[in-house]
Amino acid sequence: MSPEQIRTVFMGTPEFAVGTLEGLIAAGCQMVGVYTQPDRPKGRGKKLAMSPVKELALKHEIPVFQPLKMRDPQAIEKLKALEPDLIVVVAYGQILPKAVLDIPKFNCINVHASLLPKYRGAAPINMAIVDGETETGVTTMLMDVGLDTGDMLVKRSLTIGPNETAGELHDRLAVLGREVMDETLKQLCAGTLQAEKQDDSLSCYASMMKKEDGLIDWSRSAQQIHNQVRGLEPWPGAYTALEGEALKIAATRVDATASGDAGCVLAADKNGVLVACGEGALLIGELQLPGKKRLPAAAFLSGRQLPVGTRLG
RNA sequence: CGCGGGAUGGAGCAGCUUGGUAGCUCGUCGGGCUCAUAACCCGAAGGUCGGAGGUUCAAAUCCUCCUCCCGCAA
Repeated sequence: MSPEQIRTVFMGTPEFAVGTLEGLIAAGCQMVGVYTQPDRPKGRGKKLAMSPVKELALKHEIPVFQPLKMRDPQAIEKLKALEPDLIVVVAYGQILPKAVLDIPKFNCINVHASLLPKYRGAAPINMAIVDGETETGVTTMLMDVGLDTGDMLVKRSLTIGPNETAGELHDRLAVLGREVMDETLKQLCAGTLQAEKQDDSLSCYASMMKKEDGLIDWSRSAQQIHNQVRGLEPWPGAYTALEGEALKIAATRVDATASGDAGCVLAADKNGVLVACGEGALLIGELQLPGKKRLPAAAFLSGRQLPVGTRLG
């Protein structure tokens, strides 16, 4: 069997899903439809914006569907009418009911940005870094009614750098995701695809990131805070308080040798702002005040002093 | 029409409320000190105050419009 014979529906929304869709198109799949979240008011000015996946689909003249709820019987009928053999789902943003999962004869295959069964759920990339993991990856699976609980197909891993941010890792995993889906498709066509059950006892969940997850508790260790900062970069971002204002911080490094009163500035110069943590200290390379641009420490300090002893948080 | 902040020598900021010779920290350049330096001392250059109108004897400062940037919110 060749990809050209597979009537394929793609479901995805954000940038992360774009590469995988490109891969399916490049592989020659017969793309009969792309599902993505409805256009929503976005950004400053609340202008209506289409998803990255929709933009790509339009460019390739693939029919786009944007049902509000995939549970809606009408939406399901429409999908059935496309007679898909395979549905590939990447960060679509909606839970698919069983009635949808049962439609394609080759099942619904999901590309998930973690080494399942670890980090099921919405924010696997962020959580892996926040937890200080040194390895993560991408897994494809046969979807079932559970949240990322389906049988695993193809899995590939990569090493997380000690200072890597979620944004950087996201981009690398998006590339890897495309590769893993390519491989999955190849095996599907060759008939060699094998499904492996997830060991539920090893599973954990990464729920959606919230703004509040960025609030820094300086009594934690420098390494923990460092993981939090890079795990939430670029969104939602980690922040603390400076004289009543929110202060976003980024580009941190751990200094295990320094120590002091948690939350107090130990030094502030062109190298960065060194802040004492519960254990060790954190060197902050970039800071940003509300309404201001994000600045390297040296530039920030030119316009705003941070005397030794200043308390953050 | 979602709410809000901002645009001032190369960088980051102050000055605007109460119009009237443009200031701070840093960088740059020259000189000095020093074994030496990203340190210290002395000196210098560099701005039509985002753009266009308006009010005024006089606008960075007040009014109107425009462009661009950012925070919140999603």
